[in-house]
Amino acid sequence: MADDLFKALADPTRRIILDELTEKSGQTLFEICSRLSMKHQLGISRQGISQHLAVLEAAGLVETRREGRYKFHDLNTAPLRRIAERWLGADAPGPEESTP
Amino acid sequence: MADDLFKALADPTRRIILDELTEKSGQTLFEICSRLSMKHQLGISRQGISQHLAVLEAAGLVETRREGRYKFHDLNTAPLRRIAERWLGADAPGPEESTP
DNA sequence: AGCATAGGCAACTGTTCACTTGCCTATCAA
DNA sequence: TTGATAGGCAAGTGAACAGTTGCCTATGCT
Repeated sequence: MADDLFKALADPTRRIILDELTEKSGQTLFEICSRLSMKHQLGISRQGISQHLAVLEAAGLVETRREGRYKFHDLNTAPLRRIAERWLGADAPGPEESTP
Repeated sequence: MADDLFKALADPTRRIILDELTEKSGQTLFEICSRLSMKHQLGISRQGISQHLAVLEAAGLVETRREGRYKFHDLNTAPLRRIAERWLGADAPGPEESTP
């Protein structure tokens, strides 16, 4: 479970994908492809990126929704907060309810 | 640079080593070896663990100091804070200077 | 000195992983 | 229906990685 998360983060291409989804959420596969090739000069095939997205989704870092023939990819930062919690103590960042 | 960090975190054995160093800082190689074998039933050779520690040190997660024939390993959580900063925004935890 | 302890270096092995290529399915527009 | 767009499945390849084994150095104790 945590294994999927850390292995997903281990690849530099996947981290760039997370960067792109941070900048603009809800991108399709082809949109991500062209961004990686344009902005980052990554010569990677569409299937390669598709596999990366699958890994990110298995790690819970990316969630997808289908609409017609499009599949949109959204970032989910929740698993990232747990990393900080593990070794930095309980003072991890996050959307903590404001104590009323 | 960030690559070393994430690759260091990608291995479950190394994450357990970080756990052990969180619990007790300043352990020697043999101390870590016996802990992994006792508490976690990890049948790993001493050299295997030594190599893991080298990876963690290259990532900046572990710092070492020699005293006589002993080499003590200390945890450094600073690199971990940067992970949170990258995708969670600037609201990462850490020893930020209080703006005066 | 002699021996045990603590650690390091280097080559070898099996597995995992990133990436490609080739083909297939599904949705939409003409 | 035909064609184009968006995506998926599966096998194969080369490189990176975890782990082992064998030997070597250095410090400390008696």
